[in-house]
Amino acid sequence: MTTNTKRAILDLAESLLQDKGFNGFSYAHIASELGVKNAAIHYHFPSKEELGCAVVQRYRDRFQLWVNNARVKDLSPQEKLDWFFSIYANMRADQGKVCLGGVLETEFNSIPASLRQQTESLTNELLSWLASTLDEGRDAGVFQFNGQASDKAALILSSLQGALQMARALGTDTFHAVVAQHKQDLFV
Amino acid sequence: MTTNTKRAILDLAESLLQDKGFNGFSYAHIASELGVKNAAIHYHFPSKEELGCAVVQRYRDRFQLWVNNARVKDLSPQEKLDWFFSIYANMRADQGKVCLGGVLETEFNSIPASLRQQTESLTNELLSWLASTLDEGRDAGVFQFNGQASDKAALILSSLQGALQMARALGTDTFHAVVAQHKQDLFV
DNA sequence: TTGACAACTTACTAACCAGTAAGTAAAATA
DNA sequence: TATTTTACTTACTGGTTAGTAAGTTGTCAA
Repeated sequence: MTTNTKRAILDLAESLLQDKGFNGFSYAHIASELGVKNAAIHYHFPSKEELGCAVVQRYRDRFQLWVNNARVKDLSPQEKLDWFFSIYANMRADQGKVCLGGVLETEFNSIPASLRQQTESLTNELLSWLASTLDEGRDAGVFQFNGQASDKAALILSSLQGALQMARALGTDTFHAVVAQHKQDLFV
Repeated sequence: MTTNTKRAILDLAESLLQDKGFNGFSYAHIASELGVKNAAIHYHFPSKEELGCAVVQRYRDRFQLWVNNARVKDLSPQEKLDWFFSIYANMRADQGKVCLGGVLETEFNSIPASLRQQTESLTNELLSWLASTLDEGRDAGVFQFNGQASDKAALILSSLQGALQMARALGTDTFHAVVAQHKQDLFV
C-alpha cells in the first residue's frame, strides 16, 4: 500500500513548483505544510532532484493518459484544442500557476541534468500532440495556417507558456486575450 | 565619477538574472566573478531587491532610448519588427539567455514587491511599443491580422518569451521556427 | 510471540545565503 | 596641508538549505 504521504508530497511539490519554481521551495516548506518533519520527505524522495523528476514524470504520465483516453481521442480538432487551452486556463485560475515546462526551462541552467531531461521529454510530448492535432484540424478544413504544423505548434505552446507568466504581472485578462487571439488566427 | 565596479555589477547581475533567475544567483557569485568581496556589492546595492530593481530600470531606460532613437523611429514597420525580433534572437545567441520579463514573472511569487512593480512596467512598455508598431504596419497594409493590435502584441510577446525558454530544452532551431512562423502569420 | 519491515522522528551537519559593523587606504576637496 | 568622502576589505551574524545517521513506533507475516 503506497502511503497518502508520498502522494501528498508529490501534490504539494507540483503546486510549489508551479508557484515558486524549483529553486523557490524547500523541503521545509513541504514538511511544515504537511505537518511532518524534513526527514520524512527525504524518506520518500532521497534528493530534491528525485522529487522534481517524480513530479514531472507523473505529469507526463497523466498527460499521456488524457491524450490516449477515448473521451479526448474522440473529440473534434476544435474540441481537442479547446481542451488543451483549458488546461492552461485552469492553471491560471488556480492561484496564477504557470506551466511546469516554463518554470523548468527558465531555471534550466540551475537544475540537475536528470530534471533537464524530464523537461525536454515533457515539452516534446506536448509539442508533438499539439502538432498532430493542428494537422488533423487543417486536413479537416477547420483550422487554417501556413507552414508546418510543428512550427505553429511551437508558436502556440510557447505563447501559452509565456502568457501564463505574463498574466502574473498584467492579470488574467491578458491570458484570455492571447487565447482568443490564437483562435481568431486559426479559424479565419 | 561613477565607478566601473558599479556598472560591472549591473552587467553581471543582468547576465546572471537572464541565466539563472533572481533566486538562482547570489552576491557571492557576483563578487567572486568580479574579484571583489561580498560587502563591495552591498556598498553599491544595499539589498538584492535594490540590485534587481536597478537592473530592470536600466533595461527599461535602454529600451526607451532605442525606441525613441531616430534610427529606430525612421524604420518601416517590417524593419521595426525585425529589429524587435533580433533583440530576442541575440539573447538566444548569447549563451541561451531568456528575457527579463519571463524570468521575473516566473519567479513573481518569490520576489520583492518593488521588483514585481518593475516587471509590470517593463512588460507594459514592451507590449505598448509592439502594439503601436503592429497597428502602424496594418494601417500601412504590410501586416495582416484580425482583432486588436494589443491582443496580437500580447500573443507575439508571450510567444517570444516562451520560445526563448523552450529553446533551452529543444535548441535554437525551435526559437527561429517560432519567429519564422510569426512572420508567416503576419505577412500572409 | 517473534522478527522484519515500513514510515516515520530526533538531532544533527556543512554549505550557503543576504546583510552588517568596523576598519582602511587613496583620492577629492577645503 | 588637513579633512572629508569614496570605495572598498575584514570579520562576522542569524537564518535557511539539502542531506544524513540513528533511533522509535506500529503493522503484518511466519
